[in-house]
Amino acid sequence: MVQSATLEKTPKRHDTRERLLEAAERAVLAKGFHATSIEELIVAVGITKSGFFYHFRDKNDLARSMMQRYMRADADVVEGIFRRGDELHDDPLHGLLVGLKLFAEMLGDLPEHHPGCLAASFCYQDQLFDQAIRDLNAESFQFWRKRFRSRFDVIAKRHPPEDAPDLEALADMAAALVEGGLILGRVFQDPSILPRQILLYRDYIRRVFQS
Amino acid sequence: MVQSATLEKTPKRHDTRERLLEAAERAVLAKGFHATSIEELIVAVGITKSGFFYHFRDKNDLARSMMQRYMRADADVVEGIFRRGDELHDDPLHGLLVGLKLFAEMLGDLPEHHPGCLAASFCYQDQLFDQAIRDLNAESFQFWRKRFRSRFDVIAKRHPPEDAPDLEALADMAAALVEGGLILGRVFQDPSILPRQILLYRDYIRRVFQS
DNA sequence: TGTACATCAGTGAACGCGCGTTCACTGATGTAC
DNA sequence: TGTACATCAGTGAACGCGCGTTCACTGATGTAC
Repeated sequence: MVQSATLEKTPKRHDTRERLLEAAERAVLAKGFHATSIEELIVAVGITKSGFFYHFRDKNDLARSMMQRYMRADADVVEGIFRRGDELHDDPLHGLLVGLKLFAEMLGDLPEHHPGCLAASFCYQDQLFDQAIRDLNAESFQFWRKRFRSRFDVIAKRHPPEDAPDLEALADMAAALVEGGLILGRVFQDPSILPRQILLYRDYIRRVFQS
Repeated sequence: MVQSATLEKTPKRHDTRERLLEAAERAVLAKGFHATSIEELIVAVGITKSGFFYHFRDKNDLARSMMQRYMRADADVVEGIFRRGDELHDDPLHGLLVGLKLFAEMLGDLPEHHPGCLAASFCYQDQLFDQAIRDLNAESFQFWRKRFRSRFDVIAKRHPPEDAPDLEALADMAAALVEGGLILGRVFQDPSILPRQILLYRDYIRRVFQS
């Protein structure tokens, strides 16, 4: 009791907004944005309804803030794929292959089941949001596309493939397999599905450029 | 005017339920299940609210019926991939490759932008539904998995691959790329993304078994 | 061929509950002089 | 070091609207005899 009291005291002060966003993300990934009520968020965080409206102008403002928060974390994931692999390898192909392997391992080691992708959830409810939020969503996927696409261009120079496939599609395939893997992992309640899709993606890239 | 009147008259009688399901699917894919109101559906179809409750016991019954309807159409798609390719080829690998090519072409030829996958939408809102509906959802993906998995076993016997990847994951990759491709196609508003992902999948399968 | 009854495909009015939002107010903390 | 004021992070009560659901009823069509 004393422990939890002291543990609670430090974060309780200033991060109510962050805790609201965290509770909102969990709830939205479970039942969608419209079905997530402000009421349940303030109960989870322990403030009153008016307290919520101190932090967010309205519910749309909450959605925008959620998306921005998610995009930051998402960009860190992509950067991690490239950075950590390249620290170990000079070759752009092998750096990427190592990065994807580390990414798959990270996904497999998650303590709980991966809760899903906010961008996917929002995209299947996009009529609830204004254009600004839809633009943010497109931006988050454009980041994946550009990062992988430019890497494939570099790799193709060093390892010119014979019979190369559509490289833009190959770049989009990363995000597509993450999204698809998350959905299958959720539906089957099997956390191994997503990392295995990533390893297939890695295998495909290897076959394309190491022919 | 006369044309449309006669065209409307025949279907108007008995298919109110079907038209409710169609309107519901369109609305749910645009804003999610909870944000889709019974009110907007009856306006779209032209009946009163009580008329809705003649066709469905409650809103959860609507969801279950939507899922069942979607699964039937979805199973037809999968069967189409295998049947039409196999009509042209005896070899199980080339039959599948042809089927995937036809599938990609069909997706590219859709008049409007593909509206999305109801199973994906439901999976990201599954806390709204009871276990029966979640089970239906898993069943629909299991159908993809089993159909592709058993085909890969047959192909592997005729074309034993050296260095074969995880074949169950390769089977799941079909559904994963469809789901991911739909999401990217939606976010970027680019209908060419999904068919191009299918062609990459086809290319990957070719590389695996034609090594 | 006509009548009695059952089923189909709805109508119309009413309900209570929960939701997002507003508004006036407040105690604690930070800053200027 | 003390006082005045501003900002921060909320509280509490009230609002109106839309939602899903219920219930008694109805006109048209189908079926049995």
